[in-house]
Amino acid sequence: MKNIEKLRRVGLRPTKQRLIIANLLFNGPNRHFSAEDLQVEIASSGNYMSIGTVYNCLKKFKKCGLIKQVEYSKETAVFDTNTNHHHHFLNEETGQLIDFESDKLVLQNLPQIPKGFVNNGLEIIIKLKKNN
Amino acid sequence: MKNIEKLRRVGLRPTKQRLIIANLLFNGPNRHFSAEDLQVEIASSGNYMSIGTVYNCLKKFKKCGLIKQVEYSKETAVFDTNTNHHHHFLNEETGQLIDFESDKLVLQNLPQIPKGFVNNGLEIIIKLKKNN
DNA sequence: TATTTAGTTTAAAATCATTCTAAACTACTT
DNA sequence: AAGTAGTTTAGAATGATTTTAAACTAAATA
Repeated sequence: MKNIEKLRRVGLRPTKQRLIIANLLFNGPNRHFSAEDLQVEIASSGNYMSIGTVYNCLKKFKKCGLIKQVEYSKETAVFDTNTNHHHHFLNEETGQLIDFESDKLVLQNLPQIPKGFVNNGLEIIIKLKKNN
Repeated sequence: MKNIEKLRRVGLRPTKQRLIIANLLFNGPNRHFSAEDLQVEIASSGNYMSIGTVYNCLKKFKKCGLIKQVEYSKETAVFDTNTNHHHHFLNEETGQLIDFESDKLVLQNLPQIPKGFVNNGLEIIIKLKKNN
């Protein structure tokens, strides 16, 4: 599917800037990245975009379900092109994230959900440390 | 155990400010809080402390294992007096956290840890939504 | 196609949590 | 009692993100 279609399908105007970002994000394997990472990459691809636009675009992409935001990064917002349900390994030393799939995982004896609420998503993070 | 002992035992000088905070944090049930929450509470208890000192103190308490920092809050640092291994429910609407214990939980078919690393802690977050 | 309009991009300023600075202070040691 | 190493403080600095308001552009309308 062409990215211009992908944007229209979620109700976003396919502007020049959004297409530049969509082409970088959606034409390769899944990845984790920050707004600043992306701005640098945009520059390397021969384009320019203000950091405000990068943030605006990522916020819209997120709202429309084209990307997710990873929750475990206090300093910097980290986004993820993998929108399927999955979990993460986190190398705390470097901040590097690695996806792992949730489909084989078995969870038993989950706690009772507090009264008045429903489970709206369970996420696991496994912190990694170098061995030795 | 008196808080003055508690501080000495982890190698922290029991200053007036650290004792004020220790008395607020460690003489009641476990709780989640931000630096600003705590500063307000210090004020309500009839004391004053600069926000820098609150941050310094929490950082030291954390380093010495007296408190933990919760990882899922992008905007504001959230601390937790519960230093046992446990997991959290998160009300995404309000940011409210509720602990749940990890001892009864059963996890099977965990993914293989990436080569060169070891598991350094697994954390679960269950996001909650009001069931209208 | 020309015009309108509603949404988008931009640079720069603003915001906000957190950290830093360096001077004054204090707990502990001698 | 004096020294010193660690602590507290106000205020400045930092850095990620958001806001502002003016210029621009995609899509809708005439």
